[in-house]
Amino acid sequence: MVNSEAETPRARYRAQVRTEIKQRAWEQIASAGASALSLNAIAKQMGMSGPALYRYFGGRDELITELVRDAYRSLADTFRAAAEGGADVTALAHALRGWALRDPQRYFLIYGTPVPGYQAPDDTTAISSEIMATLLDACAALPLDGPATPFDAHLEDHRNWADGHPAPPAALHRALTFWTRLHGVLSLELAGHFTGMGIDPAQLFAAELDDLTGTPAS
Amino acid sequence: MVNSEAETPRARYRAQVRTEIKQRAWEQIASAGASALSLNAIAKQMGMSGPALYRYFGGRDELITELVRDAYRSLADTFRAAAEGGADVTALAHALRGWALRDPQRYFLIYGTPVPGYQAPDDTTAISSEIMATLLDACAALPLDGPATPFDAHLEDHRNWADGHPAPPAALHRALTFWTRLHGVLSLELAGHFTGMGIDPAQLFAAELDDLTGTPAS
DNA sequence: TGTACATCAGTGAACGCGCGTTCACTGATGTAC
DNA sequence: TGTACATCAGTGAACGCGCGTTCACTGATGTAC
Repeated sequence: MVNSEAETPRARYRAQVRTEIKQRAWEQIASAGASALSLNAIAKQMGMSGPALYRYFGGRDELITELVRDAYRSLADTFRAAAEGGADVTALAHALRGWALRDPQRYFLIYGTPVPGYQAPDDTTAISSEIMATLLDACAALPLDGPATPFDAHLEDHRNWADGHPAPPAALHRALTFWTRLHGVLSLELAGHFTGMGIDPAQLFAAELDDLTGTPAS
Repeated sequence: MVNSEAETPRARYRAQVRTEIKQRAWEQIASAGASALSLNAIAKQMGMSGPALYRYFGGRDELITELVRDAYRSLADTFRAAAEGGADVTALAHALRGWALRDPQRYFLIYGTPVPGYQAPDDTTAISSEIMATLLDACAALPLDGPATPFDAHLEDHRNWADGHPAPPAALHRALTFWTRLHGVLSLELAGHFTGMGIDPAQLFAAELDDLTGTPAS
């Protein structure tokens, strides 16, 4: 038995095919939505027969689950990269928007319409809190003014989601509003709800971001 | 020819069956998502054969289109009702949240993941601006402080979406942020992204609303 | 009131399709001595 | 280096399913004289 830990040619090939399958899956999702994802169609596109894919994935559900996982991972990595060299909420905001615009259907796979039956794999919650941790770091570094609100008190009681992060309640609050406000603009933008009006979503996004960071408007 | 304008028993029956079909469609959407909507399944549920539904709808697409239209109409009516007797943003906000929580999948049919190919029927944009008009009325009645932002200037240039509404740019801005911020909380809440954390979405929603109306936090 | 006709709801069979998934099998690639 | 064996990628046929949609038809309901 050679190459027990190193990558054997077979493992190499295997990983390659798995990657291509996922890539085709993303293309298919991008062009027709996640509900239209079909194993047979992917196989045909790759010049293989349908059952061949079962060498690489347990089935359709397993493939989707892995795509969801990859999407979370991708966002977490993007966030982490943006936070390198100083935790800056502005950088995080632009990273988030860029990530979302780069592949709207990937965004929607995580933050879009939930399928009533399906629930995300367990480890995605871990990645979620990794993302939140990055965001909290950036919010803790922000000058936090204003009086404490009733919601801050509620956050003080339910700060377990922050996973031991030492940020004060005001920072938790800021992180949450950062999250919901930017998602508000993004989800409406990506769903095309601004195209009817002549409004530039980028400017609306920027305005919301300015409001969050307390940038003087001028 | 009797009953040319009044409702004949046949028309009455017809409307009744149409209503039941749509009702079943909503139940199906609620339990398995919009992509799982099936004409045959609806027919079976009603004790009819599949082709019978073609007496009432041109096909699956036409049915979905009508559901989308109804969803818009329903929100517009809810909004209008909430605005009766004084245009109050707080009332509108609670109406929006109540409407969304009452049937999440109906919410997502409008504001959720867009299907790449599909585009909403034309008249929905008219209903959309009806909704926006109601919101603008309420925002115009709000005391608007704060300096003008660069985004306000952009809005001054692109105020055609407001459809001739005389509200000042600051009110347009307020209406948009009202819209995006509340949708931000709502869409994440309905998609279940707060269930992992112990946070109460209602309180977060209330906090965002307070911030929008300028309610002193105490 | 009765009869001839038109309208329309609903059926059942059929078409063609693509789906996910299983199974037994072939051939190539790698491993062990 | 050569031979025997094990592993594994991929095929092709098949299963059962449900889908949207069409078509010719039956039967009931309404309309006109």
